[in-house]
Amino acid sequence: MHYRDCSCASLRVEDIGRSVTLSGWVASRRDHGGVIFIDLRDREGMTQIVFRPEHHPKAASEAHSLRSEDVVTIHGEVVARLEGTENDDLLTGAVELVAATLHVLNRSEVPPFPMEERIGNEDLRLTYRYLDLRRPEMTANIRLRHRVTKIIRDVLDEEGFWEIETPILCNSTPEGARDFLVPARLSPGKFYALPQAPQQYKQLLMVGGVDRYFQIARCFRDEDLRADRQPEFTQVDIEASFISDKKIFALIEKMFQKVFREARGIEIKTPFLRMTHQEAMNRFGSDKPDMRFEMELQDISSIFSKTEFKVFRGALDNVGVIKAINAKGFASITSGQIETLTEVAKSAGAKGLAFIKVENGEWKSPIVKFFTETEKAELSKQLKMEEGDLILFGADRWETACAALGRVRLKVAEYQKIPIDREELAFLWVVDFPLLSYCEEENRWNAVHHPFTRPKAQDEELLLTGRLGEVRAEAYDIVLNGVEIGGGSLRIHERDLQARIFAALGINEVQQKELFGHLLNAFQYGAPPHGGIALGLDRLISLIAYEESIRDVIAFPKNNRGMELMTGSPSPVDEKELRVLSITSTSKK
RNA sequence: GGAGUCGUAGCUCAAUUGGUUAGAGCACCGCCCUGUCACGGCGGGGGUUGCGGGUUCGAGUCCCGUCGACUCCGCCA
Repeated sequence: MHYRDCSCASLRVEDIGRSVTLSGWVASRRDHGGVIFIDLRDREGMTQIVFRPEHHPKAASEAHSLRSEDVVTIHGEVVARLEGTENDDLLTGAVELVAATLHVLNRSEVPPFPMEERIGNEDLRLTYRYLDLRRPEMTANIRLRHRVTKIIRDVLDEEGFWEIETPILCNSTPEGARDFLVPARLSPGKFYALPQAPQQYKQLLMVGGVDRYFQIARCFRDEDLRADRQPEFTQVDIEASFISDKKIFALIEKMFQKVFREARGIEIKTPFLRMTHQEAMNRFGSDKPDMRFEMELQDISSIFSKTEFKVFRGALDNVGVIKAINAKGFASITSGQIETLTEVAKSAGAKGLAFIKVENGEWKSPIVKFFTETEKAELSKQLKMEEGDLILFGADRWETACAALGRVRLKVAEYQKIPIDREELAFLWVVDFPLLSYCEEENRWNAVHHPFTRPKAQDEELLLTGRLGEVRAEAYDIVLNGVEIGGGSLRIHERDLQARIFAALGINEVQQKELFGHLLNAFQYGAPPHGGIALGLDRLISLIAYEESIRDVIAFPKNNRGMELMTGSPSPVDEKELRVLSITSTSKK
């Protein structure tokens, strides 16, 4: 059987007169009783097929029975469309194929949802993912993903990086996210873990003299899901020896330049903006600020240095700050929205959310009665307050005030529907992250990035003197439009320094040897300085594809509860299987 | 673990203050139709209003519970 000579998007005016065979799916049928039109679709596009009873009666009579999503092979002659019936919406719209023979390869049941439109019922889409993938929108996403991955591979290859696979079955570590575990049949009672990231392996590759490594790596984290989080996801994992952060930035910028040029035809400007973590928090209240709009956090502590207003006074006396944002033109906010914003602020640790609406030349607010005339004047000046503005306040410890207003800022932008150019790409490097953060609940220090991150040389003394919270790391994130799309760091390559960091994290010597002995040993045999970065490929593709959810750029994603609805995984297994693995289930079903 | 939104025909959605037999478009089935491209015309079938309970003369609508999906918080070195 000869299936086809070309795709359903190929035929042009130049092909007129050719005898051609096409295969594909019936996208729509327009049966006029006599002449019948079929739109034949494959992943590349559509071609209009014409059945003419007066020329090919057998094919035409068979065509009456065609239905949506039947798979057919059609042989015929390429002809110019009748004058005035060309279709500019189709690449092939100048021509059509006059069917001489029709082979129905496989009939389709009536599809559970139409292929043409954007469909809301995601459950249904995921259950019939093989049909969902036929929708041109999804086809485009999957193709885009291939293109982007290919470009990334090419760029890294040109730059001397080797693609190397690391184990999927590896060790569980207590740090970080919850691991997916795999029982080890050959070692009863022991377990592999699926990698949260190839972190240690890639560092050991550097010790192994590989110099430049990358991997399109599947990573696994057993945590709750989100629109931009799947239990298994893909990272572009990159590591290099004898490299500086600046060189890594330049590499990634070059890569993105090429990705956006070739995948979307956009020239992006490099180098990307760089901002310290401290500045990002201070100005935007986020470690991944969306730079496509302003609404910056202003520090207004000095204006209120002598205030008697309890909330502000309390914050200042507690070594805190008073910060504010001006939501321009949003005095029209509803009381329901104010309430939601207050909840948002509280969820970030704030005690409440004070506000001023500037309406009809008046300041409407429960708190202005506590302000002096001077304070009002200075506030108005610093925040450039005008008729119609909404001012929102945060008074707390610096971290809390910033974080709370940062979240409020995003929610306000959402409410205001601040017009954002779809093409705008606000790239940003956030640098100098803190090395450690204190976890009140666990009463210990945690690594902000991971335990292998290098402290800044100039801050090593703080490490020795125990001012752990002030130590900055050689760590960086790359942010696009307020979404963290990657992060990395320069690593520790000295045994002693690594052991000190482990100790600071509360990992004693015995545990160090047990959990990370291989790494500490490796560092004793001439480990080169090295560093790297990992990019979240799913998030990156979803941004390029203008998709809200990474599920739309993954062929077979899992739903909110980690289930893959098409195959129904995860599923129960036989008691027998468990016994072989030396495990029992404690679940009551 | 918590909060919110949603759940009506295969799909997308409607149904006034609680009020007749729960509607429309698309899809599907039948008939007609020789230049459409979301073809058109005529006719038809299709509903446990997620599920369970309650209030009421009467519930898609109100109340309680429950299940599910999605979004967010926690969590995600």
